Amino acid sequence: MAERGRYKTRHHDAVLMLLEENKGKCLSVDDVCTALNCRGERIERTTVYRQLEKMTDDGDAVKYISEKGSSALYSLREKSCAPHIHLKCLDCGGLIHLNCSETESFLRHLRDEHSFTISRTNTLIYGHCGCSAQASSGKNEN
Amino acid sequence: MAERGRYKTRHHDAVLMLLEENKGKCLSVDDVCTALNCRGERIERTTVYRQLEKMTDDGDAVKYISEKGSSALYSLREKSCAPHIHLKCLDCGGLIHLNCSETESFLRHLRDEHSFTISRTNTLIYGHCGCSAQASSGKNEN
DNA sequence: TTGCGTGCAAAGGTTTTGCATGGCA
DNA sequence: TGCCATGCAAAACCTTTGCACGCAA
Repeated sequence: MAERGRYKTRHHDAVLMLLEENKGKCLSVDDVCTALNCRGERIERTTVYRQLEKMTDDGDAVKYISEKGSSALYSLREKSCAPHIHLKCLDCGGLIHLNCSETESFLRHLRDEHSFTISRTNTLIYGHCGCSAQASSGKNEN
Repeated sequence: MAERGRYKTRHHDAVLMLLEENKGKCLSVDDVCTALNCRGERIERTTVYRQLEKMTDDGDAVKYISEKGSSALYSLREKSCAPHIHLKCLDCGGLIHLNCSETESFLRHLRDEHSFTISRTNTLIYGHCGCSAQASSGKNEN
């Protein structure tokens, strides 16, 4: 929450608007760059990094811990709806919002029995959804 | 399982042995390099990367998807014990092995109700354990 | 006018790749 | 002998940092 002297600039608005248009999805820095430059914004990569970092600091965006090698993912922080965990498919890249009672009780269990509080804004759980990919997935799952 | 023509070399044994000595812990490429070079192995960083990749392919090691910016983590794949999810503390870095019935039923729920199969070998769930750190953690959890 | 935001260039850290050589089978 | 493993160097990739300038307040 480092909201000291924040100026409201064109680029800030542009990034925020893009996140709002993609509510429920995750965007990488590259996605943001490409999308904004496509619509004629001419925004620097560095600026996107800095804007997203600021927005994460201010609580307007959420940064997901992502697999190494690929880039970090950001999404709008939706204040109104209850916090939830996200599942990410390693095959199709799809993002699933987990918002059910079983999840809540599992989180409660972790907290009460394992003294562990999940960082819901940071955690992506990886696996495979029911998408097409069966061929590519059968490696070492156990 | 790309176990075509694998040669059993000194370096392969050294890396495997180190993982076995650190059963239950996660090691980075750097950890492996340092440890082995300390005991006079003189192993190249590149070789460690390649060995760990091979061992992951062959099912002897597990590579964890880790937070961006820090390095990837590997551990021995323990074949005998039941597969489990891992929790990682963002404060102290500690790793918790989750191996209880509640976890199992949560995973079953994800599979049955959400058609989602967790990659237990890849997923680290981030959060905060009951370690000392309270000051540093209160950012944007929600 | 003050100080944050931005573009540009460069550096930092992790991981991958190419190539010639060494070593296992 | 054939093929994989290794060392060394270099590149690729994502991200961060420094600095001068522009622009919001």
